Amino acid sequence: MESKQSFSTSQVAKYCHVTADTIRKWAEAGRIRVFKTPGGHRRIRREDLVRFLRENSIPMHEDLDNSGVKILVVDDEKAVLSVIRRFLERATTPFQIEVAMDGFDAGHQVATFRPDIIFLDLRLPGIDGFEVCRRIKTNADSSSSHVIAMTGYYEGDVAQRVIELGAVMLVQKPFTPDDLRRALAKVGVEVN
Amino acid sequence: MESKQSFSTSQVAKYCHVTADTIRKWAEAGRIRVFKTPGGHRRIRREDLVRFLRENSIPMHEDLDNSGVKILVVDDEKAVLSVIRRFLERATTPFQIEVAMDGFDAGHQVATFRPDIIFLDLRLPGIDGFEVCRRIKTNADSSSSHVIAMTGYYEGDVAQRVIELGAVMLVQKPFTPDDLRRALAKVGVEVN
DNA sequence: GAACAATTGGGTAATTCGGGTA
DNA sequence: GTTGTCCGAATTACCCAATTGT
Repeated sequence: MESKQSFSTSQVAKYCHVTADTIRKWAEAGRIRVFKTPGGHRRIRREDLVRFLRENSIPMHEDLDNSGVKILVVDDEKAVLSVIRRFLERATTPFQIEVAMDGFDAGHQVATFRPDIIFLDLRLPGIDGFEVCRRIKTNADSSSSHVIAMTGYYEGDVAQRVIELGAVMLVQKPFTPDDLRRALAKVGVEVN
Repeated sequence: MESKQSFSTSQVAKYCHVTADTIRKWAEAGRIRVFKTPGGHRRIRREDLVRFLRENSIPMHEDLDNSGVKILVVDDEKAVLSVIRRFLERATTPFQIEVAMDGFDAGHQVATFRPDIIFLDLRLPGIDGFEVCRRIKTNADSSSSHVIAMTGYYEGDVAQRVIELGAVMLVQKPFTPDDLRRALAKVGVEVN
């Protein structure tokens, strides 16, 4: 059973804590994406509303996204996954976690799972991590995902390069729970 | 998997993000083209619905988009792409073609482009073509795609293995237009 | 023919629009 | 500069018993 997939201005207004007229103005100003019925009434797709709320740090109502923070780990080491998973299980924030062990899987998961946060190993066989990062941040459908790059060994300007491509930061493996805490704090996820 | 040719008011209502009553009013006002069953129930032809959505800039659901056979080529050789493209341009069937040059791209395209036919090179750097084939045919969202495997050199049981994993057939590179014709004929696309 | 969901028509209520202003 | 409010007009949603589709 699918729930509603589009909303009128007044429904969106409730989620945004403003009046319907203000949603109208936002639409006119191009701040939120809408389309119109032939009669001129505006409709906002669920997906566009969710992105709008996220981009503007407006608290998400459960009706729209009750699934918690979605996290994708792109790495072929199971150890990395279990460290991250164990760490998250102590968090108060609900979350969903998925893994991709190769490039095909990573591309597939980014498109279908639409993670909020992506832990991306830069040195996976057959994957150019920098290029993958660039594509995630370039593609409009995934650009709002936060990329946390991971690398196994130190190399001069890796951190700088990957941040220029849109990653939030680079964490060095092996990482401690505190490294994870700091990384997640940067994207707004607090773990106690 | 033939899809519907015409829709009732409430089905159209979903695509338009309004209620069935509104579709009724639109039909009465002549805004959308309909015909009636002998008993008076309205029916909207797929073609008329698609045009209506287009004219009113209402987002198109992919169930409706019938703009030809969708073909994805997974290969890093541009030559392969251009051979296939040139061949298809002689076909009467309309088509759309996309390319993926690595695993990430392939996974992403399979999920978002949802191709009808996938030409899959089995020996791409960093991709296990057999495994990719298996996943495409295993995943419910992509299992209806027809996979045509490609390989650059002959090896004993490659054809048999990949067909067991769900591929329609294996074509040997370099291939002739006739090889392509035979492969496409196997998945119901006729090229004159 | 019987069951059951969907659709119809016609009427009314609620929402949304645009533009202008506080 | 942003948001809330007001207006008449247009659009869309809701309701009913009767008919049609499957």
